[in-house]
Amino acid sequence: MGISERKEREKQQRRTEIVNAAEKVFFTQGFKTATMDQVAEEAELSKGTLYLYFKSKEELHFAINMRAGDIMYEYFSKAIHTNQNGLENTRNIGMAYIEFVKYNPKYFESIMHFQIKNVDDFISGSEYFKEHKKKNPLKLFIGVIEEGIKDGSIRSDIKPEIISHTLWAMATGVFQHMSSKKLHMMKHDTDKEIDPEEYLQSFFQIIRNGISHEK
Amino acid sequence: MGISERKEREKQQRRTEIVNAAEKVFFTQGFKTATMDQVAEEAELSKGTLYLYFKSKEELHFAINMRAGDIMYEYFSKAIHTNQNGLENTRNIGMAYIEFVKYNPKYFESIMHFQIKNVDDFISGSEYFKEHKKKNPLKLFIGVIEEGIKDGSIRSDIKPEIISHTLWAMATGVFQHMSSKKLHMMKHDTDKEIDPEEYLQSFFQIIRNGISHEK
DNA sequence: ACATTATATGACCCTTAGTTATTTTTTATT
DNA sequence: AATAAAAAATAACTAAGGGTCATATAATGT
Repeated sequence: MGISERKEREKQQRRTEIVNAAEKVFFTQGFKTATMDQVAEEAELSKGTLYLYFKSKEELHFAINMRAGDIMYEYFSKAIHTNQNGLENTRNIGMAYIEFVKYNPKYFESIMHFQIKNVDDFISGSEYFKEHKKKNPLKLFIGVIEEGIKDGSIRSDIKPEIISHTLWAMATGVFQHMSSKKLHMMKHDTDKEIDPEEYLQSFFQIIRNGISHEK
Repeated sequence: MGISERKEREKQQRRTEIVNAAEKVFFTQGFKTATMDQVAEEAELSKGTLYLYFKSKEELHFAINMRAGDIMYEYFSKAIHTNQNGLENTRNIGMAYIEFVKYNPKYFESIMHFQIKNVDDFISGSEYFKEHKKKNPLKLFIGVIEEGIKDGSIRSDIKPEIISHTLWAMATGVFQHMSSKKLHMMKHDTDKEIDPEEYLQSFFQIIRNGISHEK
């Protein structure tokens, strides 16, 4: 009896359509000012139906955040090259992160939004999110660090999970800082007090060598 | 005619009282769930009066954020010792930042909240905020870095403003990451996957030496 | 004593997230 | 094919809270 399977598929489909609509509305209007009625209109559904699929506006936002994670994961996967060592691949991931932020500023905004919050409640509260946990960019990154420790390109005195978490947080902090200061990582607004190009270079340099003078 | 001066003082006083009340309410209820009526009640004023002093709930929140900046500034000032070099003082500031987050988690939350947003509109929109710009922790930090470059303890190939901005963003990213994951920098919750102690140590080590294996 | 200005009030408006009684559509049963 | 049962969708409704405004009170100036 393939009916329940088909129904499940259709349910998934609706969910996706709703997230599509929400994305459009949230990204153009901004999450705070966007209304659920607007999302309903865009999705060509009634507002009540939205709440059949998502518990709240925030949960709908979180669904977009999950997408952001997936897209970031794709950027990272493509950036990792098996013929390069761990340190090189760390830089590759860094560059991939930059590209992601550059071309998906709205998705990054969503990531920033949930960076602050404790997200566990969302995930544990919804079956959909629980099984979606797979594509974790951070996990990918931990792998690269482990690789780097093995091949000798990355220091071995700190646990790989700790290194990757730290670098991850650092990178997010830097991009956040840039993004909130509207240093768009784009060429055309160099008339700011901080040159984004220089800023990023500094980030990479510090990561590599630390701030100590001694070589 | 000292009347206008006294009136200005009283106005300032009211403002402060309102911020006190808002702080109490926001910090106990959380900013989102707290209501302006609650703040009015706490301040023993009518809601309308609040809007005579602050344009919006968000601006009131921002006033708290300014306080957070002041308090952080105090932590930093006390941490800097003129008999130590720039690199040592950088670490001192790092430790001070940790202390600040540890003992003022709510203020730090406020800082995180505005870290994401573009804050320029707030400042330019209010005379009060414009003149309050003085106590900037970041400025203090830039001075320390400059000192470090002069005394030879910090690398000189990156501009001091860039270094400090980068480290600043990195640190904020790390503390944010810890805070959102509820790794409270406190001893008593070590049963997490990441040990906060280890995390912070890693942060300092990476800052010092970079991730490269070569010494 | 009176006029004028500054400050404070609280009832009111309006938007919007979320709910629920009702209807429509789909599936199962006879 | 007709009907019962279940699932999905609707739209009118509610509640809450941010922000406003006509009105009142207090302080200052003349």
